Amino acid sequence: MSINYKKPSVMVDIAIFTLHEKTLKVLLVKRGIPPFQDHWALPGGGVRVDQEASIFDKTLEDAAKRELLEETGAKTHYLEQLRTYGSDSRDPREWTVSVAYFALLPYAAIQVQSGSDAADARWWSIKDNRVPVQLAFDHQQILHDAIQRLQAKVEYTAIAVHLLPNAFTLTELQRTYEYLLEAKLDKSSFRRRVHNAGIVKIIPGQFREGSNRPAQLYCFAKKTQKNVFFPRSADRNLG
Amino acid sequence: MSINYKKPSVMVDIAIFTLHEKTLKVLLVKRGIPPFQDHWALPGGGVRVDQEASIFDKTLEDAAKRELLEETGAKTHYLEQLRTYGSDSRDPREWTVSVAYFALLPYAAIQVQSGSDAADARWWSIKDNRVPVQLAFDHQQILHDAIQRLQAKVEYTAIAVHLLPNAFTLTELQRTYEYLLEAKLDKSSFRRRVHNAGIVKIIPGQFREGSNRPAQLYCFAKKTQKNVFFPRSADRNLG
DNA sequence: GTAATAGTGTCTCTTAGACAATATGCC
DNA sequence: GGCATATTGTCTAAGAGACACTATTAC
Repeated sequence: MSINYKKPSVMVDIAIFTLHEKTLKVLLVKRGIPPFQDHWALPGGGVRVDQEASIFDKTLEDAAKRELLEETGAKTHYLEQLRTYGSDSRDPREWTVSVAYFALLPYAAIQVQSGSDAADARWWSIKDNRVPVQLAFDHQQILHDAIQRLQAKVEYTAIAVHLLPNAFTLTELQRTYEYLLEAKLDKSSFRRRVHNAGIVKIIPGQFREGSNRPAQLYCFAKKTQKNVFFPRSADRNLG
Repeated sequence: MSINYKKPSVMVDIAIFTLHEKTLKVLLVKRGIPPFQDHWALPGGGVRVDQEASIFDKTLEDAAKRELLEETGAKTHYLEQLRTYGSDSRDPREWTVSVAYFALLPYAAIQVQSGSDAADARWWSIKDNRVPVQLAFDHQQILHDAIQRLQAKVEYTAIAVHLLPNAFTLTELQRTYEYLLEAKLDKSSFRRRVHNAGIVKIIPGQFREGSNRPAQLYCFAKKTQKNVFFPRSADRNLG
């Protein structure tokens, strides 16, 4: 090991997801410089390890949070390391390592920042586990892995609440799970499990009003026992 | 992003596990050079990205496989990326990134290789999710995370078979699960679930003999549907 | 026969799915 | 009242836990 060998470049890339208009969306930026100029890519950049420089990341997670803030103007809601990609061929220039993260944000929290080194930035809808453009580098692969991870975690954790606004109804939460799992869930069972898992709290006296019976508003109950949602994996009623 | 910024060093470290004498063990090497000289550490080393050099890794996983082979003399049985650790403080010399992997091997497959850059190498028993020495760098943390991942995966996958020899009895498999989960499992339920999950295959006509009824030998049935073991998470009978 | 471990059958209990029934707002 | 959605209750079915039972070897 060490210090004097030739080094790879190290990037941090983030798949930032939100839910808007009943659709899962991911934030992509258009690259302003080669390679892959004018291709869309996950937001990201090099880890800044020079203590003397104006931008300095103490940890990988700091680098990810910095990118997230730069792109969305939002403080971190949910951020998780996905996995690390590294090879001699993923960047035509040289051996690179990309530490990929994925983030979940409520749509309302975000103000997409154009500018910086990205020529453009916008939300792309996800359909069939992908985005309808060719992405730079191996970012289609990273995005695919991120979606897989999200869906896997939706199965057994309360992770989906991070896509919703602070206050939501149980029906809205159920619709979110149904959408992400691509399955219809039974109303009664869903509510039973949500309550048993203790992942949400009633906001006393707050209701969503409409032309019908008002719905109780709930908020995320932070730190339940391990955030486990389903004591059994959900026997889903596919199709 | 790029190419001309100061770069961190990139290492690959591996937590190599096996099961021997009914104990989970991890392979550690004693460091022959500073920093942390004479401390025990996870096997690992720098990723070799110089195409001209005698050792060249095309991917991160190649680097992990190379380390695994160097330390154990065994070809890869089970290898999975754990997570990536990176900060300015985990190595006193500089900003480093360590891509951590974890590997499972049957004890018999391994021939521990002393020498190379490690002064010494040996198995350490794991007790209370740790090893009874101070480790170099943040390796105690990495080891802890690896054990957590292993235990989490034992809950719902067939991963534990990779710790056993090619042929094993269902009782041996059950004892392994009981040991890793720190729980007593019911024989009947366990066998039912193993059979339903289709994770093992009978080896026709092969039995483990003893001073009692011989036990059918089984082998791992590669590639079951997603390798999921427990349709429900095991309601364990703790204590 | 006994001892010891392998392997099976059956009953119960939990919990998710199905779906009916009730509640509460607006018009 | 009628409509729409929220919320609850009840029955059923799948699967795990408990535990007793049978099977097969060595002695």
